[in-house]
Amino acid sequence: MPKPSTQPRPCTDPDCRGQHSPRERVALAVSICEKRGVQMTQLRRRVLELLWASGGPTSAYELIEAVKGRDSRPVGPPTVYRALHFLMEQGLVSRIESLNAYVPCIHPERDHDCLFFICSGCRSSVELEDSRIGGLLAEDAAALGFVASRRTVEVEGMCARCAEADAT
Amino acid sequence: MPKPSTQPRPCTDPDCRGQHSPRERVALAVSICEKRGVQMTQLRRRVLELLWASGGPTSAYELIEAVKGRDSRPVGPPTVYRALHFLMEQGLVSRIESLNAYVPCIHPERDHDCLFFICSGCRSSVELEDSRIGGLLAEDAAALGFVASRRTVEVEGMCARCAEADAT
DNA sequence: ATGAGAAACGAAATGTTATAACATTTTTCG
DNA sequence: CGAAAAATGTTATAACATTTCGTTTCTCAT
Repeated sequence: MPKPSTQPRPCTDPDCRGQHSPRERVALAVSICEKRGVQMTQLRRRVLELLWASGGPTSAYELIEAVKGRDSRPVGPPTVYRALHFLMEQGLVSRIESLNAYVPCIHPERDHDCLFFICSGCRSSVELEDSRIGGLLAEDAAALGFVASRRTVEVEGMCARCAEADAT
Repeated sequence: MPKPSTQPRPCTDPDCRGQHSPRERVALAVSICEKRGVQMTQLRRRVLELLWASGGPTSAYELIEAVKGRDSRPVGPPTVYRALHFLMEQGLVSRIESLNAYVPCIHPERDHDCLFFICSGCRSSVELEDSRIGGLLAEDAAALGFVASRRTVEVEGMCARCAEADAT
């Protein structure tokens, strides 16, 4: 499974305050955890750093290997899965269901209606916010009397770059 | 993992022509395949019947067991996965990504913008159509130059029934 | 009808993703 | 400090899915 080297995308949020480098992203996550009184431990931070460094959706087992390699530290699957669960709880990481893979969240400081556009060509993903979709889903849920807790919205296809390359 | 015994839901499509029993659903699927010149084999039909009979999202391995039990026929995972891939290609079955499970499609005859409401309480799912969401996703995709091929929209939470039971 | 090619299926092994269960270490806080 | 809670380590296994290759069945032009 080749991994493309896509850097974090330009922020699509007009109110974005410019924390764009991986280092800044992680620093922001740390400060969020402090504010919330939860522990951003070494391991959790390592996993988040690796996700930001990875540049694309990353599988849990790739993360396991990466943590091992970097720290020559013993890590089993549960160790990394626990870190991922924590990071997801805190809204710092999202799971892409259709890839069984994980990505760092662009805007952990806000509650997000995230949707992902996933390219089959280069395995990259783009995170977008579109509150209108959340609104419609809430409306449909209400019509069913359904109490929603988590939304998964993923679109698979070809990114502009790959679609063009494909057409050539 | 206990499986609730939910029967197929009332159809939400105003133009629905009333094929509502599992037998009719399968018959419709067969006629669709004939029309398209693709083969609805015994095995594929068996799998589809089992999905309709199941009443809820069903894992591939549950289907494997079910095919074995019913026909006392040897089936390995690839056999059932192939049937599922075929049925998905034909739009007769959908995969629910967040459950790693499969459900039969309510409206295989139409192109669908399906969304699923998945109850954490009783593991049931409800399929809905909402073309507005497809529209918004198409709009967002266009803005990115993204060529979409498949959409996954899943909402997890509690169905009306389970939410009420929970509140009690 | 029949034989070549395509499509589907059977079977074994293996790959990938995720959790259970329990022991140990680290952190927190009175 | 010392007890309780939180986090992590370790082993094993569960759950989900695919690869590979050989065989059977179906389709369709001749």
